[in-house]
Amino acid sequence: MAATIKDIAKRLNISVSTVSYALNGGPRPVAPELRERVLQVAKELDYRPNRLAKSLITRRSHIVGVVRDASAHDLVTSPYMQGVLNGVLNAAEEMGQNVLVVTRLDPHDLEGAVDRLLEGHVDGLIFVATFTLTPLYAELAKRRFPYVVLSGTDQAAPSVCVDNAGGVRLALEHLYSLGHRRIGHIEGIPGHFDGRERYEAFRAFLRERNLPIEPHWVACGMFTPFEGATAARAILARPDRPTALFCANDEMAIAALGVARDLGIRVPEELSVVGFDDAVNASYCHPPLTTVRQPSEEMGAAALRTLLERIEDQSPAHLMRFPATLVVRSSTAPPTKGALS
Amino acid sequence: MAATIKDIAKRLNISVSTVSYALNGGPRPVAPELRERVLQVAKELDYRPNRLAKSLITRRSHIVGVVRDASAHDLVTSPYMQGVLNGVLNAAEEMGQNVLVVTRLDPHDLEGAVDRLLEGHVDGLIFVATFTLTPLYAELAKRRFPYVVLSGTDQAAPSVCVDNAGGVRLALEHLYSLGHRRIGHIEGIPGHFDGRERYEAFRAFLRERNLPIEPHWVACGMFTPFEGATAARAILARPDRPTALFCANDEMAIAALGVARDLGIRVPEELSVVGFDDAVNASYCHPPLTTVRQPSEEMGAAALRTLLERIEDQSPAHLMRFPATLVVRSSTAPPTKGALS
DNA sequence: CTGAAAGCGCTTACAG
DNA sequence: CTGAAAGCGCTTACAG
Repeated sequence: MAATIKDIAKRLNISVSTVSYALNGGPRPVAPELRERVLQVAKELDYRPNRLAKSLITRRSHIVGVVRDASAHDLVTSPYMQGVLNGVLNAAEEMGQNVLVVTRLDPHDLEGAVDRLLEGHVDGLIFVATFTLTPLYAELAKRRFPYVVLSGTDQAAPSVCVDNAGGVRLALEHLYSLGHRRIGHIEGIPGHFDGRERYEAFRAFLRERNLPIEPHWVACGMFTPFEGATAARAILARPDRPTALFCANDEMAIAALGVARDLGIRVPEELSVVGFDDAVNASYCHPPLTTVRQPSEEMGAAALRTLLERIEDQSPAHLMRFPATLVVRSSTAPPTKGALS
Repeated sequence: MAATIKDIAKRLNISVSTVSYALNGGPRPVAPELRERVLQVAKELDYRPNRLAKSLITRRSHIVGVVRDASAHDLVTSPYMQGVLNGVLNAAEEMGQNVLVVTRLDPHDLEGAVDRLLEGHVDGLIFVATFTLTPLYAELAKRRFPYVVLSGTDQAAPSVCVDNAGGVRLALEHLYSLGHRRIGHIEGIPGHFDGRERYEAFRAFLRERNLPIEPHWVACGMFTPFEGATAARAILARPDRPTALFCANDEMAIAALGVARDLGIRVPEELSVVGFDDAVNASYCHPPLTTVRQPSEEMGAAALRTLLERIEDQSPAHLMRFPATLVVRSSTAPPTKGALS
């Protein structure tokens, strides 16, 4: 059907090796005039290299996999995942790589998971915001299969994540310096690296400043708007509610804004809210959200580039921490006493 | 390095063909006892089939490509794309297919685009919400390469889209029956199928009801929150603004809600707003958005299944229109006179 | 039920 | 500078 190098060779009465070298422009020299003719015939025949055959020999498919585990029903619900994916995709295009998406990986079915991951022709994998998949990583490491962990860490592989502790500190310092002493927290997914680190940083800060850690000022919102709203209601419906709320991502923070409005709590006058991510929505919600920015696109791009290095030359495991920055908008202000309308 | 069927054959002193048939459980019968031993040795050697080699022979990679053109700087900014992608991924997993993502396709570089699309080992392609890529489609059709068009139509290929005309009619009937006669529109991307169809359906409805089509009540928001907000400001800042606004997607509608708030225009008392998509945000914004629901996940899944049929047996080109439904929430109400505070 | 062999479309030593 | 040949890891007619 489709033309192969054999067809070109036959047509020109030359060997396939010469065709191959001519087409690839090396590494063996080919008489320029001959090369021209090869290219000419290739075009005539609408020749298109079969990369499968090439990959079989070179052992490189130039496809990398992006992996999401089953904890996320959707691949890209969150703005954070959007940023990461865009970063990966951009970098991949730049580096001439293709991106294969593997989603809904079942972390409990180790063998099945390994099979699925290794069957996609991929040269390497990027795990994004998954539960800690240590046994799975171990299996891959045993086979010396290249992978990198994004928003997580692994002993055996390069890992990239944001400076959660620093980011949380920025957010809480901001609230503290505004005068807040009653600070609540809506937690992400406890089993996820970011959720855990942010939660722990929150507790560490309160302890450090000798602020009260009220159990009923902390609730788990699982990084989703729906559960975030439930968590916010649980915290804000109480008479002794906090004056400020730090949320582990923007989606939950925006949901909290909605809950506050429903409860007639004015933001920022009666309640300050801080998010995490700096999603697009954060500047479009009402009031515009003060949040901790994490460079998700850069992180995605870094993960891809690191993976490529890892594939090329087995570059060593290391951790890349990206700095977080505070973006102050209008959802935070000094607490006002007795404003509980 | 990794074990191959040769290694297994050698170890058992049998032929590779027998190993192959044993591993695949057919189509040639293999003595059950022998088969067991093959499987046993395969496990011992941590054998893993090289699907590249298999694909080379069977001419099926079981990878399908999802294509987005360069008009979208991000792959998955919109809730609509999230839905579609999730639908594709779900169906792909169900059908044992892998999904490769091709983004930022340059529609002006026809040859480059074709090269990129055909080089990813993919069995077929799904084009999602792209500009009309007729010449590109023609090239693929010429090569009998399977593809389907999502949110668009093509003569030569299966296409899936939503019933835009019906959906818009639902939205506008709703506004009309509430008493609105001054209706504006924030347009999507004019070069996109959905943007165009919704715009045309809007005009058709107004003509049909003999309503005024005021040029300054229509503005283009390009399906984005940012440009949507600009468009909303242009329309709403005028003294003779409309009493209702139909927006071609939810993101622009939510942006319009923000603009209305900034301008001190109360929704729905002084302005009714309707969106399109029924994104997650539509129920979390304020007020919750009345919108036209399109079943984006089902559409994505349908596109994948149709593509697979097309790959299998060259099933004929046809158009699948999915129904749209109206979801009434709180952003619409009868117009009230003289409420221009 | 099993083996020996051809072949998928390439790349790349080995010879000249 | 070029050709003839081996081989990547499989599948699948062709023989028995």
